[in-house]
Amino acid sequence: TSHSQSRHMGNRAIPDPNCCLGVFGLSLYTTERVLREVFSKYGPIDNVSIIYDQQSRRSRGFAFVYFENVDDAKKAKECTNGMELDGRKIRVDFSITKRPHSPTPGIYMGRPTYGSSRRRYYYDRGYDRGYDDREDRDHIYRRRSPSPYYSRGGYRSRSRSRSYSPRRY
DNA sequence: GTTGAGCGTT
Repeated sequence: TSHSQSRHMGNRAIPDPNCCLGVFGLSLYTTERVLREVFSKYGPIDNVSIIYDQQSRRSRGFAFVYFENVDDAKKAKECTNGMELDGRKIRVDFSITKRPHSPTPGIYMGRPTYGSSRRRYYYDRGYDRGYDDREDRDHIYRRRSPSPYYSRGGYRSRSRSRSYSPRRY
């Protein structure tokens, strides 16, 4: 098929070989540096990125390694899958997704206010996410701007000047 | 060094 397998099979599909490797089961203490050191033995690396939790700032335990050539990626995958790194057996596979999701576009995701009555069913992110993402359309109708009053007057200095607490002199 | 499958929204 001309389409990627994973497009029709979701995340559990067998990923086709590509330049991007997903590395899973990482120790939380493994750095991108180490990953680059390990993987660059199989060919030139474009980039390495560990995925961090946004709140805790900790590693989520997986990363993506971008090779310049697929063949190197293949070799690397074979050689590094199951290898131990910082005390953890890592799993490495060809990545399903190719890139981080773009931040939610602020504009124009759904409901045209005017113009074409027929809109494309898929939102074009400008890259291949690698699998069917129609469910993401849910976000389309949830893009209401937050109420302007929500953060109005939220500065403490203000409410402090009108403090309820008694003066202490 | 919190006990873990996981495909990412700097």
